[in-house]
Amino acid sequence: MKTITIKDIAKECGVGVSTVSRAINNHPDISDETKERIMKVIRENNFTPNSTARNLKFTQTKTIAVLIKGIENPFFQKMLKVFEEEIQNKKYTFLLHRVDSNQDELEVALQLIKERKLKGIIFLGGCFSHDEKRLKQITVPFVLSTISIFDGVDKNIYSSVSVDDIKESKKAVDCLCDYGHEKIAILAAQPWDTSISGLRIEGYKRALAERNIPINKNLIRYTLEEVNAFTMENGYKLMKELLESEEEFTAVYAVSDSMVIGAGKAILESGKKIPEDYSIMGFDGLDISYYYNPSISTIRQPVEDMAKETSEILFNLIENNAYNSHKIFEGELLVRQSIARLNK
Amino acid sequence: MKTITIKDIAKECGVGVSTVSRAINNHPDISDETKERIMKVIRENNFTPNSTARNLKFTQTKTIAVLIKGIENPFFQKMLKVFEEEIQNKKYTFLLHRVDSNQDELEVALQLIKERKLKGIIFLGGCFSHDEKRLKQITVPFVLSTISIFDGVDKNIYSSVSVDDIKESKKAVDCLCDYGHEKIAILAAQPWDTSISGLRIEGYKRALAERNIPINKNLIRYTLEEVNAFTMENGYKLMKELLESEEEFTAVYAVSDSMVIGAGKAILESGKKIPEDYSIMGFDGLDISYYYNPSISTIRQPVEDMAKETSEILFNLIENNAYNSHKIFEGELLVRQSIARLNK
DNA sequence: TTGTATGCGTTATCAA
DNA sequence: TTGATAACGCATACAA
Repeated sequence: MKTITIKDIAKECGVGVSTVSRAINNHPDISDETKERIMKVIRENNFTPNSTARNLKFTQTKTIAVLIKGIENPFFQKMLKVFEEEIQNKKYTFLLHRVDSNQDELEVALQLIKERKLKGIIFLGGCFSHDEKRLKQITVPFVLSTISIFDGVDKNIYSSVSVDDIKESKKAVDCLCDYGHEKIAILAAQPWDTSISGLRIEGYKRALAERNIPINKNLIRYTLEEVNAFTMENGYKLMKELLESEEEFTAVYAVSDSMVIGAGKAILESGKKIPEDYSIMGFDGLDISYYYNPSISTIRQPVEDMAKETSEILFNLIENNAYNSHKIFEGELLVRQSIARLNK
Repeated sequence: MKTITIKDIAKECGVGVSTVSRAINNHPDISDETKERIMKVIRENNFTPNSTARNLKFTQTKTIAVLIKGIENPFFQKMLKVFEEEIQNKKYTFLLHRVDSNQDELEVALQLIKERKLKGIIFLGGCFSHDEKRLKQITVPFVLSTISIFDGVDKNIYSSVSVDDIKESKKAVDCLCDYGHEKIAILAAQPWDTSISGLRIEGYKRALAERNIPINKNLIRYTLEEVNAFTMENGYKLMKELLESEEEFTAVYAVSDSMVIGAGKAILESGKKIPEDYSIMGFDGLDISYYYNPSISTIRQPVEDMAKETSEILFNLIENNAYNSHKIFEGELLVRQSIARLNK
């Protein structure tokens, strides 16, 4: 089956190729009559312009890449859905690209920009700690979504959408403290993760510091190297170790809902109860945190809104030449069954 | 910043463009010496060939599309990850395309094939009930993954990877029956879903029939139109209705783990216990089914293997011109805490 | 082994 | 309002 081209259409209509092109692209310089005639033939022949050739002309392709680290993280799922929708709606091509946890997302991005002539990039997940110089290499608009970045980097060279991880994290720990807990364990990612995990630990520390609760290093449980941190499995393992360590604690806070669900399993398996023996608190606000038994207290991030904002900012950057902007969303503390007041 | 092309490299090396092209593509007709020289310049200039132009030459692009209905279904997540990996490994481009539940996936596929000159397609999810004629319109290799299709369609025109939904479903219900349950409710998708949901209902019916347990239509709970069937939320709603209907039952089987988790929530909220008051059983074998409390009995589908097989079949079709093939995987019944023996 | 010229399917420029 | 023609960046047949 020979693929049908714009030339064939032109021949069939007895017009030049440029006229056909004009018809397709709604150019003004064409009479309604010929346009109608051409469109009819196009429909009849079921012709679709070859987007590859198109893109070659445009030098820039209308594609937006989502670079995602930790594609298995359910937290990203809803966001992905929104991105896909928005990008499809805008008639752009959606390019999903997974980047390995040990890969440098900037390298990948640079490569992709050149190879695919991207219009924009959304970075999702990963520990984003690149300096200004490297960030500047990225020549197309990009948005860091739900990624916090260090201060010290010029805010004008990138856009971001996130929650204030330190603040929200402090909220979570504050809540536990308000319930009377002082010996609070925290399940975190690797020590070198200064992004999400690091910031949330910082929030944890600040909450405790504010109440003059000394920080017990043994209660800060880091994930081992090479392990996928934000998973139920990892939460389960970390919790198991903690329980076996015989370090005393009354509450567990994990830097993600997935982790805390794993942790919950470990607790229940050990014969202890939630929240009677241990209170648990997560972060993210996945649907499952509500459906879990007991339902899990957490900080809900407004993912859909955040994803929408992300693509909005990106399209503003791309189409309206807007300035880089930063949107911080408010998290919502959801107090549910998983925490109990501590009677001393 | 002018984008650098193969021409620039050629000029810089003092050779012709074709020589550069040969160097890039590992052609035999080139001396190692010049090749080295060219590659060096390429590295220095940080040059990447424009894949758009490349694709235009090839007429066919090396891209594989994954058409997915119900992208929010966590069941697909692990598969997506595998696909993305495999496709990236094979140096193909991975094109993820969501299709709305009311969209016709074949239409979308046809469109995409022409527009993007696809090499192959993976269909994921959705109710696949197209007839032979329409299936034949798809001119590139494709694999239906975890989608069951009617008999009556010529097996030679498509490939598929799945479990035997009827058989596995029967396994699940058999298990409940073995535990003494007879009044077993089933939470299903819409009545018109003759694919996954329909087949699993069939398995349910066969299990009951084999034991001469009459089928109570009131215990078959269908999802309302327009609702996303395979979600926790939907399972929750369906279960709530069932509980309020005062229809008697002792066990609930849902056609997906997500649904059964929602159902579990509804049960617990009503003050009943699992498995003391109601036994519950899911399907899919999501990680969460293990971590849930109580852990949920389910039929585990070997998703990773299935995804790998899917891409293997597809690449065989594409690269080795293999015949269409069909792989049926065995599900694994996981009996966990969520079911109890019924003492009459 | 290398270089030149042509074409892939479009869009854009220019002249008609 | 149209049509011929030159790009876009690359690969390749063919000539050298």
